Amino acid sequence: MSDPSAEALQPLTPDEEALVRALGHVMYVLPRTIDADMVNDRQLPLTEYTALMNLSEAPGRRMRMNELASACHLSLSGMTRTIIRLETQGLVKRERCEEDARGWNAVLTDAGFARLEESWPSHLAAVRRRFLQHFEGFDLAQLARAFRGAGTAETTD
Amino acid sequence: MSDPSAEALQPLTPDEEALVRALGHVMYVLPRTIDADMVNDRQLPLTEYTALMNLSEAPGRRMRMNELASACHLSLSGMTRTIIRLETQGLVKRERCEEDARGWNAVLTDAGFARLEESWPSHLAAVRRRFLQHFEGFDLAQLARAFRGAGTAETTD
DNA sequence: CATAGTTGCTTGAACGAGCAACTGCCTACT
DNA sequence: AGTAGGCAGTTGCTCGTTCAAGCAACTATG
Repeated sequence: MSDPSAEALQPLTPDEEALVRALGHVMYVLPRTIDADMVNDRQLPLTEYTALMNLSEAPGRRMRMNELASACHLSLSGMTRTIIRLETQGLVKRERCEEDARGWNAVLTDAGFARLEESWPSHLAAVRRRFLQHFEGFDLAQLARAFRGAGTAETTD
Repeated sequence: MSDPSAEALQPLTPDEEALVRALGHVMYVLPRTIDADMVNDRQLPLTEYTALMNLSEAPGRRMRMNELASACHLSLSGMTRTIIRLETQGLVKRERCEEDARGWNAVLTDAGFARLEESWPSHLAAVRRRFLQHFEGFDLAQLARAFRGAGTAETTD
């Protein structure tokens, strides 16, 4: 980064420029829109939904805080605070980790699972309407690969 | 949203699912990465860069707060605070709007313009490395159209 | 076995966003 | 003219981030 080579400095072509401008929609408006849809619909914010969803898919419906934080693209401290909110709602409980007593597991409760089942149609509908619908006709697998790469450098440096 | 029709509720295909999971990278890690690159490189956060850039392209290098906020995909209140930060750095100044005394114009100063010129290579490099590079081989214009649509519903409702 | 260093998580502070409530100016209608 | 309502912008509170500090438990070394 501190040595932006000549090659990297080529100005954007019009198509690239248009894409970069459009990127703002995906980075900024899309997450807010999905979150707002879910809050309006079922009162479960996207962050909390994502946490519950990841837990529901984990073996034993439990995960270490670290793991869960990175699965949710959240910082560890953000995860701690999210789990506290979910715990006070009874949707999650915390248990000391068996094999490493420093660690904690967040465990999905039955109430949490029920809440998730109640919310997923809302999430699914939001994702379809706000996101997938706009990518009909694309090679989704190729697109997924590109999305997964975004935010990384991945090349020789 | 409150009436998720049967059609919207079809579960995701594996490709769709993969794409939705990958979306997290674009929504959460990409903006942080670009911002971090720019902060490390030239000490100008992405939000402030975007504001200066939009101002520099506007006639008279000035814009109403409203306009600027939506160009930057920022809420109006977020814009207010961003402009305050930029103002204390002397990169922008505020002037009452001639034709409507409710309004304010944010005006790019010469110092602001200089700061922008100093920063754009860093921004360009970050955007190429972290984003565009991963979309080689795509139809960029088509992609831009899809990105622009994301976050909206755009259909009959 | 003791002690030093490391790791997992929590907590606090400072900061950047968002939304919602508020202020102040404009406009339009009676 | 006067008043009702709407739009522009700012401010208060919540949530998330980073960074730093702290504690408890693990590991490795003497």
